[in-house]
Amino acid sequence: MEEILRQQIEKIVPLTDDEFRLVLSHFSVGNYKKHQYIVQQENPVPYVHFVVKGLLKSFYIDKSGKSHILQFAMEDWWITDNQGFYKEENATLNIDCLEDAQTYYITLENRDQLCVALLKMEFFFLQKMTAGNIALQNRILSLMSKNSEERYIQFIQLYPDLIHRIPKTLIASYLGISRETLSRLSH
Amino acid sequence: MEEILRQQIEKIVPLTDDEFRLVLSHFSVGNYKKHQYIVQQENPVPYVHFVVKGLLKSFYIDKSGKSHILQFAMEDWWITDNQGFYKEENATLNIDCLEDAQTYYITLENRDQLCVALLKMEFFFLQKMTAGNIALQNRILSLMSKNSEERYIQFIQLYPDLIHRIPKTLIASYLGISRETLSRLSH
DNA sequence: GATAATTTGTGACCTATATCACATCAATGC
DNA sequence: GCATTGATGTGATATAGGTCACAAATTATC
Repeated sequence: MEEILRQQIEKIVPLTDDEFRLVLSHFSVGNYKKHQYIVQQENPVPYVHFVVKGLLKSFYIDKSGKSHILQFAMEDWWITDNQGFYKEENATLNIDCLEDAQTYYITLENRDQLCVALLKMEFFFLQKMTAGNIALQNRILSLMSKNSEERYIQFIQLYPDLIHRIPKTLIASYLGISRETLSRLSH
Repeated sequence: MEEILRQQIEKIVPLTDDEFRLVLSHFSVGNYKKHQYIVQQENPVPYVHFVVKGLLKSFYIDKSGKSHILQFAMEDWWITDNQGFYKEENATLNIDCLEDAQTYYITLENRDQLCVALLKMEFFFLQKMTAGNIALQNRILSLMSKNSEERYIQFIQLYPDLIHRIPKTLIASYLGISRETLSRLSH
């Protein structure tokens, strides 16, 4: 499982065995069961998680009680409530497991220490954050310029693996459309 | 004008005079006129711009020819086409000036060199990118969970300064609604 | 300061998508 | 293996917001 994390980092910065041991020593391993919450609205957000097994989602519950999915995260993805984690505030999002999951997680303090101890890790996190920004901007443009069907088609193209692991109801919630509308599209 | 850039950086990392001179030496100054484009769809994106004067917007033109505003940038804001700039691809966005503008701009190469020469600048860029991520995620949740009126009210709260500098037509385009709908709301 | 261009408001009408309500079917837990 | 819970499809209806069209008001530009 460590290998998944190592490969993820080495896609951006090469590491010696010693360096990777140093990296790893800043993380902990967590095992979670389907339906388990790892972040809850109104509670602190102590960790960023790197998923090595399973599938999670982060979602926001609006004041009318409707749930909106911000992100899915499967193997090789990072997930947290960014606002809660980086600003050290209570969560506005929830994160729970759609499948049994295993993650490598790290605190903000450990992440900062790791960056000091191994400078290239700061570069790694910057690259990851940049890629995240680009993806988020594209999602905004997609929400503004595409209709339901176009967004659904785009989702299938971007995340073909997810289609078979996630109920349509949740894909609808990610795309910002009702499950009925998605049902009427998908054929 | 340099002072605006210095203060922006020093909100996150303190700088000596020498360090700031080093920072500054990696930037160039650009002056642009109202209606001038600084990034154009299908063209390279050589710079990130830090705005010291004036007002710009970045926008996407969809296949039906409709324009969608991704970002405004006034004094003390950064703007570029992230995808084009960081991936060194041609732009998918346009950026033009809503008012005469002045920016400090930097190439990707110079940014990377600057980070090597002055490590704290990498930390600065990481913090900025993180803050950007949080803002983008909130915008996505806003698009998914709020109606037109709520989004408009939120915009006024977030950017009270912009309301008086930007025509409603453009605010509508930023909020993802038609100008007619915004007109009917705003009173 | 006159002319052109842009912005704004508003009516009439249209449409994509939401909502509500059931029925069926599949998965999951004990 | 049965009972509960969740997923999916589909009809009927409602509605927020889009589109088109025009006029008035405001702002740029030479």
